[in-house]
Amino acid sequence: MDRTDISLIALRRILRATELYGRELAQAAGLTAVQFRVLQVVSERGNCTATEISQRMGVSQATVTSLVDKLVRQGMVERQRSEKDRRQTHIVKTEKGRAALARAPDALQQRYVRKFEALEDWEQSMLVASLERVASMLDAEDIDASPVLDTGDFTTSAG
Amino acid sequence: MDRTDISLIALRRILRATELYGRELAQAAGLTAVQFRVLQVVSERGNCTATEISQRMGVSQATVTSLVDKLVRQGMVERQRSEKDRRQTHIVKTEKGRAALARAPDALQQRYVRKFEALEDWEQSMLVASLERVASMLDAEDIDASPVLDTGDFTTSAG
DNA sequence: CTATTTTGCTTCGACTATCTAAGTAACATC
DNA sequence: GATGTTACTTAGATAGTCGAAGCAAAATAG
Repeated sequence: MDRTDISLIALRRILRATELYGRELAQAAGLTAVQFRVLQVVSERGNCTATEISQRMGVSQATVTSLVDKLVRQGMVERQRSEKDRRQTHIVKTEKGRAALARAPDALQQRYVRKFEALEDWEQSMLVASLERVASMLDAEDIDASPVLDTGDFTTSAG
Repeated sequence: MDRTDISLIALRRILRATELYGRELAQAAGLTAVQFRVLQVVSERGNCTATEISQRMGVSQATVTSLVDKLVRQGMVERQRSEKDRRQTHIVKTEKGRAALARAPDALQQRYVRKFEALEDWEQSMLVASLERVASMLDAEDIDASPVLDTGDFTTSAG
């Protein structure tokens, strides 16, 4: 097996680890993976609109509406009509939402961070360079990613 | 921003690129991402049982049954009762299933492979070492991954 | 060699996620 | 102030998912 295949296998392992992790993460918070991801996005932004969420997650506005409905019903977030542009709705996390995020055992990310930070300086540099290289090879340039390791639910393309 | 964050962002870009890619891939084959993943698993194994598929995909047997039902209805796979153990059902791809897989434009993987193979020897080595390192940091050791770059649908944990 | 347990799969019922299309309200423009 | 655009919601449809319950075949116990 050549190096290309080996690298693909390693990539796939990474994807799979994060996939399975995403599910556990959400379950522990009492949410589904996708709902949890919405909560994360809201939390990162502090305050964001449905459109922002839909763009970041790569789903339609309608889907965001339904996800936010569920989070509202569970008291995790609130809708607030924007004062500046009354078409917009700001989604903000509640105290309960904040707690759910805090409670989520981000075991995978923590393990990763711990191990990463234990590496030698040169190895950290190598990993950063390699990951960025791979990311650009996959042509993910546009992506406005944040340092939250979560699959964002690599989900079913139903509909 | 420190290197840990930078590496997490790069990872997230990688995840997101493959996620979006997985959807396109499946759509081009006229299937959903999850159905496509089942077809891939069947194809890799040549011939496999529902339990094997459910384990590899990390979903329940019930889910596999419903997915296989859909693929059977579309003529992509067939069920064959095992001779050795008549409880088991082997899922095998049909000619149509094989064609669907072949037709899928694995653009992302091809781009990756092309770029990877264009790299200098030392850089290939570095990437392989780094990816394997990251995979092991995420503790994905058990995973029996194959060199198919696809998210396997990082899906919704509903239910 | 029957009775019991385990295994492999399917069925059932319920829920989430997702989409498109259509609807409503607010802003923008001319 | 009519027309268009933007932001979001609603409605209706389909896919994916699970747990529990069912059924048939194999394995195990006595």
